[in-house]
Amino acid sequence: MSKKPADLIPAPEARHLPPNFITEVIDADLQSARHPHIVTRFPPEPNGYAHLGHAFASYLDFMTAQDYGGVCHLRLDDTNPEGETQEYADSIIRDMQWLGWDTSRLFYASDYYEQLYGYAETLIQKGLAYVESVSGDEMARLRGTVDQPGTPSPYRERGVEENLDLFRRMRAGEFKTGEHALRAKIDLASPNFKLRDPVLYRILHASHYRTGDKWCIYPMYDFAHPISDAIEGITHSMCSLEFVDNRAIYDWLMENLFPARETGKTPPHQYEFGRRSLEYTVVSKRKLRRLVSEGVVSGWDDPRMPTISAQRRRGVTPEAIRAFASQISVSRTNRTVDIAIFENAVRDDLNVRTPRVMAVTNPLKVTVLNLDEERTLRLPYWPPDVRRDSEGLVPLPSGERVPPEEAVREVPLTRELVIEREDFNANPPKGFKRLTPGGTVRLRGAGIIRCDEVVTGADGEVQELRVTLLGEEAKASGVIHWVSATRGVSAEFRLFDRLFSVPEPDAEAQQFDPEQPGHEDESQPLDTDFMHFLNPHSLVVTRGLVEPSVTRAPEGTRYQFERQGYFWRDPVDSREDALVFNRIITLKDTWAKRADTTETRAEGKPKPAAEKKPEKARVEAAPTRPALTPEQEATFALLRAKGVSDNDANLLARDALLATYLEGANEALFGALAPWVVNELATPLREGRNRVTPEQLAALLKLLAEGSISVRIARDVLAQAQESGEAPASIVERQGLRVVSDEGQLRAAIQGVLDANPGKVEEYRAGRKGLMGLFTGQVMRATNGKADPKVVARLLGEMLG
RNA sequence: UGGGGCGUCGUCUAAGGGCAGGACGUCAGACUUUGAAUCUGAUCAUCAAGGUUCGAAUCCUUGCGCCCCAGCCA
Repeated sequence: MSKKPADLIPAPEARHLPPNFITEVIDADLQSARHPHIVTRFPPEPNGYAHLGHAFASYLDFMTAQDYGGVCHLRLDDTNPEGETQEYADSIIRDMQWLGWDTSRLFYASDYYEQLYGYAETLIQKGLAYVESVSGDEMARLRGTVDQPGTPSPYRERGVEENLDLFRRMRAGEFKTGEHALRAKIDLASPNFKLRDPVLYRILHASHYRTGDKWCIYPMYDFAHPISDAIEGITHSMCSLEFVDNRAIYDWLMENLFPARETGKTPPHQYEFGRRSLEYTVVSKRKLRRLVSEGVVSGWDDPRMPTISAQRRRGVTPEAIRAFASQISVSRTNRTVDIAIFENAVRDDLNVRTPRVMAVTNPLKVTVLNLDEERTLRLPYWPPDVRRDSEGLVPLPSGERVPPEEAVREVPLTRELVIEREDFNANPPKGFKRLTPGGTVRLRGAGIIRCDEVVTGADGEVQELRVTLLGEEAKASGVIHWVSATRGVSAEFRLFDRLFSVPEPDAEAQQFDPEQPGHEDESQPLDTDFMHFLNPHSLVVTRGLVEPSVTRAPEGTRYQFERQGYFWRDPVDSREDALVFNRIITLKDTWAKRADTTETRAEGKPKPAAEKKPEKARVEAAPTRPALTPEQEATFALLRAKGVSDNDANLLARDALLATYLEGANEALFGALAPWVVNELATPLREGRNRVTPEQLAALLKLLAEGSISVRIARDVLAQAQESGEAPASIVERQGLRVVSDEGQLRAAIQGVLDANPGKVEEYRAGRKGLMGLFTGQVMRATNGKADPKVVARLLGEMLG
């Protein structure tokens, strides 16, 4: 029970989430026992359906907590009554459960309204908040601009009592919407706009989906969110990058309302991560709402939408979505992820969980001339590789696990069949492996047929194929799927494709901004709207046949229809007597891809090559430096005269802090000291934690000049000195540090390293010269950093031949 | 223009002074009664220029590029 916090740090192999910049912080916080355990939260606003972006963020929040044996709260961040509904809240909760998250810790920001109000009064009483009474427009004007500080409104200096009175009357409903607002009193001149007295509360006479008309003032995100975190005891609060600036308010509130010295608890802290968007889609709630409201899609759960509920209806599994979230990983950069990574996660998941059956989505009639009697085939549900890897039992569609040889279904083979229309071609392109007039092909599981006759209709369209079933000695290069025309079951197929025809509909839309006309294609309509890039073929509906076995499978069974893709019955529209199958995703199709690329190539559209950064020539090869003021110019000249390098002198001239430090030393030593001040001391100096005096530095460099220590040693010692405050030279003496350049000694050390890495030595000799760094590093380590690297490099070169 | 964040294969990411690694994609081959899966191999990257160092993706400097911030949205 009373585990030490540090014990909660999971071993690398026990983590679901690969180590990242956030887990690094958590590790440190646990190590130092800053927090006894980890509590995270996922705070969606219920003003739309959750989408893949939420899946990613929730994965991060829930999985991080799980990895550390902590908990994650699901918190509906419902502080804006406009647009928030119970339906959205319910859908988000359902989606989170479906993803597999433990939603037993369910919270609503709206449950904190009373507490939040109390904290607002506290702020007022501390003189840290005031009631603003100018209009919104006026407030925006007074906020200033990027190079103009804000100016205080006449109400900024209202007294505590007046503020309290006004705020209470705001709550009581004495004012109209927008008439007043509560603002934090922070800093109107801050370069961070978020700190220019942010609004904490606004008056809004609107009904809230949970609190009804109880409130007519509502807290803003910047106020409600940090306090909700503190109330719930959140330790690590993760949000996306656009909130970086808001962190200043977060910290301000923690400092003023939840300081550790009063609560005895480390307050929560905010960490930001990069958003992930996906190619060929949009994930802005506003835009998704528009797709729904304009009827471009049938609803939030239209299987082409990137929402969780749409993906669920489409047939994608939660495991696949989690695998995707894990694969795209977390970093501090906004990224647009290649759709192929998502598709791979979906296919990879379905490949091992779906039995194989046959269906024809676009039928072409085939009559087998030499087959009069119906036969019943017993065909395996699983391909050889899955059977092989199953180690014993494989599942039936019912879920029952049986030996592979029993995992079969009965497939009727009749005189009249259907095959896929595109599996027959009267004028086959080169490399076509399917059926052609007079050609042969294998019918999956049934044998090889030869096409003897092609029946064409008046319109020239192929109506029927008449074929002969051949013996097993016949040859065929291709295999196609089929279904009995008489025993197959009619079904509707919904073939989904990407909703947008371009990878980044948002970015593309901007390219056609009429304000900045593109210079590429005048014929393109000047449509700024992402809607312009909708893929007209994102939904294709066909009728065809499925083999009868699938009607006996439980609902929710996912299949691979061989050679076509993964399908399942649409959970909304499919009925027993009117089957509707959603295509979850196609199989990878290198044949179609080949046809595709040769086609575009023929049209002469060599996509990437042309974009070769033409005008960005190497004109400004010379390093450009900011111009020096006359004063700096003088310093520069002086330093140059004292033997300081051009580069260092320039930097020192512009950085008074560093120059002042250097001036504390003997002028004769400027040349020697300058590079060390610039490269080693600059950071500690700027951060105000430098503990090495110019004299001490000079003393150390004297040892270096004498050749008794190496640069490496000097640098290490300097770092130690910054930590301990001890004089570097005395550290050298106390630790007996002395450069080792004795060849015999070094040869022995090198030989040791070489002997320990025979494989690497071989690789090096085979030409992998990059390994030199590895060897050098190991020798340095073996000698505790004392070896003279220059000598080591020379000897290493010799000894490795 | 002020402040902030960020730049590593085509895409996502690892290495935080010492082997630029992995995944996806792509290409080639093997296997194949799914043009799938599987297996093998290959291709491919540190934004740029200077500096420090035996050694820089990593530290220092300058430049370039992208993103966010002036809602009483979140």
